[in-house]
Amino acid sequence: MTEEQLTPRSENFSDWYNELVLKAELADYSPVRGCMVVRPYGWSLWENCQAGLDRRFKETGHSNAAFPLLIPKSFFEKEKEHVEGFSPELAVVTVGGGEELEEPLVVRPTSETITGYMYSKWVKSWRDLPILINQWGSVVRWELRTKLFLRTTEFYWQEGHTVHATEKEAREETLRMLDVYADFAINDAAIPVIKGIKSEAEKFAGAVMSTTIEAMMGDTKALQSGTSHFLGQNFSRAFDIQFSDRNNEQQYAWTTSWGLSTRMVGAIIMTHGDDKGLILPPRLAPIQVVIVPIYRSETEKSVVMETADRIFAELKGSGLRIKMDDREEVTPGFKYNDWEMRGVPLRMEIGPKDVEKNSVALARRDRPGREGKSFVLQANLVETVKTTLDDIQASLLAKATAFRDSHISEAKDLDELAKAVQNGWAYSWWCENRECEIKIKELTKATTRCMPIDQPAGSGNCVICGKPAQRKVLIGKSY
RNA sequence: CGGGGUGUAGCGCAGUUGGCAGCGCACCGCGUUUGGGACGCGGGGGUCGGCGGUUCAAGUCCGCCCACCCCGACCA
Repeated sequence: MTEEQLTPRSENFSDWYNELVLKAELADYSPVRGCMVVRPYGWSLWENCQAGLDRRFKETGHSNAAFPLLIPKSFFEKEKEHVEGFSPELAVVTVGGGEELEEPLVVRPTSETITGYMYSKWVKSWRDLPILINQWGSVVRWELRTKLFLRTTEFYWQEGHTVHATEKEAREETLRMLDVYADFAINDAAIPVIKGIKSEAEKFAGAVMSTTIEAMMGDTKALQSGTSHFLGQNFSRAFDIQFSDRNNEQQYAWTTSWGLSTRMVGAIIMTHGDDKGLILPPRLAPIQVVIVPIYRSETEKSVVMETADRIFAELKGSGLRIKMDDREEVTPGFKYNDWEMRGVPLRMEIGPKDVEKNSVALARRDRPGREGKSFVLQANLVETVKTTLDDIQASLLAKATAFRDSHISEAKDLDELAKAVQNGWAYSWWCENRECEIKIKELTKATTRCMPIDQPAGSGNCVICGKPAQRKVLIGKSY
């Protein structure tokens, strides 16, 4: 039950976020440092994310499987950059069944090593390829600074691990899955994302190339919301994934991996939420429509409930995710605030006047107050509701896109860069040298987010050193 | 892992010079209410973050530890 107001976003975005996650009952802190408990409402939201992604994975030919949680520690020493990247954040099991283990086991921080090991067993011939496997699960990374959904020690995600006969195929797969993520983010989560390539410094430990979808949160910080990596032959050489090609010659395979986590739930909160609470995109909302019946006397109650029950059944039958809030112990006004906190896209009020006029009152979560309220006839209600939900979905995307675009500015020199980063993201030419990237961070505290895949024509001069640059980069403070 | 802050009922907080642990909301019961966070009456709930020390006496003083938050170094 929620009754208090949130810290306004403008006052302290971080407090607003933390309070909202708790009050909307999405998640709670666990007794273990850095871990979270995802509560039913939050998990339901994640399940809807899973459904949207899983459908797309299947459509692009992937199958789900499960690999073990525990991985021999020695596996992590086989790929040099992978070890260096992940060693500091590994949780290691050294005792099992009361006995010191001969070889310590790592709680997976990601599964490239175990899939690499298994794939080397499974791949013998070009006919065995491609392998297109996804896994839904959780991983553990010993994080120093945690935040619910955005960075926790254990987090839930999916990780795809694929093997291909050629570099071209593997690179195509990398970008295909990046497209899948972008499509999901934009169309289901109503989060506008920019597809791009990570700098050498920002890429995944062990990857040849990392791609990302970057989203701008309500405080203009960037959130890396999903990544797809081209791993080249790094892991196939480390784990000996070889096959005989059509000419009977031994070849190392080409692999990819891609992941999207419960961080997406954080992205949804921070992209759409307002001072009254969560605003969920209709396609992912656990509850799309909540009915609040209104009555005074028992007589009114029976009349109102008859209509409310009928409408509930009608909408539910049409496939909508709908909830009847028939609590007796709280007033309608309380319920309005309660469901607004929880971000339900559409509220339907049904009272004696509505029964009389064959109407209902609809209140859109994305438009506060009177502006979002309308009175519609009960006839064709399913269609009215579905149209309204579609409109809310589109409005959320449009609003987030406009916000993002108004907080990205071109920056040609350091002064402009500093200003741009104050206001959001900078979009600048960059020579792609590490020294300039380090300077960007030292001088602005912002980092390169990605080099967008959609690049303008031509070339320019690096925002830092002024030397010729082939690509533009997005720079911003990030989570 | 460094710097700062906060830990007292489910939540938000007060607690003076060391002297009976409180307030608001929430919760439970009964009644009246119900179109934007209802009201009355009655009630329950506490190792004061933990451990140790000083003291006749510690929420309060001292030491150590833990958790969480904010700011920095690393990351989905």
